[in-house]
Amino acid sequence: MRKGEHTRTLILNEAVALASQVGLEGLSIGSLASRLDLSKSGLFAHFGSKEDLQVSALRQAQSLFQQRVFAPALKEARGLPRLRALFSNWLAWIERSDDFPGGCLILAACVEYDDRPGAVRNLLVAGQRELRGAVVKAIRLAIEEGHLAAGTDAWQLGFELFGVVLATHHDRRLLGDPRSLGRARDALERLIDAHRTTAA
Amino acid sequence: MRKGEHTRTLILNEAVALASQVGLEGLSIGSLASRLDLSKSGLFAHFGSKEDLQVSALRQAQSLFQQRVFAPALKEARGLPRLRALFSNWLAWIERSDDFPGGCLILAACVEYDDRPGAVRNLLVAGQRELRGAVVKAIRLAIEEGHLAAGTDAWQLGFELFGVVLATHHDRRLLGDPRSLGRARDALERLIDAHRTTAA
DNA sequence: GCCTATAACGAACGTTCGTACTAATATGTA
DNA sequence: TACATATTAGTACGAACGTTCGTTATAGGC
Repeated sequence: MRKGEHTRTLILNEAVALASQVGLEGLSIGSLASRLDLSKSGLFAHFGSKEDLQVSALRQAQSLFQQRVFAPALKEARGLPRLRALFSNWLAWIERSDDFPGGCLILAACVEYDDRPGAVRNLLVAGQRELRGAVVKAIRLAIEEGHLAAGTDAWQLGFELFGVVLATHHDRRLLGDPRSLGRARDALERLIDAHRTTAA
Repeated sequence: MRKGEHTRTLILNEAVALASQVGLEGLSIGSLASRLDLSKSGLFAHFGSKEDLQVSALRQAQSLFQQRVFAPALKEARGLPRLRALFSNWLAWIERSDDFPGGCLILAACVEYDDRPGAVRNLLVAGQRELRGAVVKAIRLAIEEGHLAAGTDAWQLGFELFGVVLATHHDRRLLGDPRSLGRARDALERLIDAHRTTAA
């Protein structure tokens, strides 16, 4: 009862790491088992199917994102401090490579499953909607706090913020451009400045 | 001599379409052959290896991008008109689904190969660097023409423009949000306004 | 209409895929 | 310690993978 949970977690962590490199679809049970010195059947017994493994791995990644990016940001004061923390944690999440040697698994899955119906896609879409909603909520709080102008379109700003994150991921991981992080920070400040209240 | 080229083009077009849905790595010779009513070996004979097929398919997609997005934009006048045309064509490229039923193959490959060394990645990186360079050049021309402020950081603006495109692709394809195109256009105009010369 | 280069075929290679069984082992508890 | 159960290993499966082979059909130039 206890041991199973433990190895299952071990499996999922390795699955997340491997899938970040080869994708959730490229993830194979055989290679994952050999990486963990487990038999293929022994590993498979923890999941009912490969799709279940994929869903579990994605859920693990989402949970990690929640606790690494979102949870710490919620400790910051409402408004711009929290929004800045959220963004900063997000960039650090992209930069860190201990959990995802092949880049953020969630972003990779977004492209891999944008046209592949199934349980993985459903979970992914739900997570992305929730994420965007949370970003928009943080922006709305910044408006309420008077840090951003009252006329600010929160969804539009959330959209553009997300774009900056995506571009950072692209330039950093594919092009290997170290300046991307600085560009991202500059872009955020420019976005904030553009929507700042004259009072602040 | 003639026939071979013809079927090779047919194969590549179908390969691009299929790879846009399952990825260049998920592309399999068997399924591609059956889609074209060809034998697996007959199709394989056109390429020396699967990697060659992948590289050829990517090159085909890049060539299509060049002629659909870039070439028409070059006919516009230097400066903002050309930059706007470039951006507009790019959005249309993302939106159109006749060539890529599964979304832009190039963007998909960017995520799929950001950590997968080889010929595909090399070609991809070269293409992305060239693309970004061309965007930056268009921005520089807009500065020279006096449409954008002299102090404008062309690389920074190119970075942010690319982010808007990525966010549009994400919201449109994964979340199915029809408002993403309008958001993209608004974001472009805001970016232009922020860097516009006071004279213009 | 022949002749040769090209193009496509069908079969088979060894490997790996996901999954289904059963047997053995480890674990937690009485 | 012994039992019950949860966890792993082992084996096998049909299918699909990329690739190679030898052969057949077909195309274009004389």
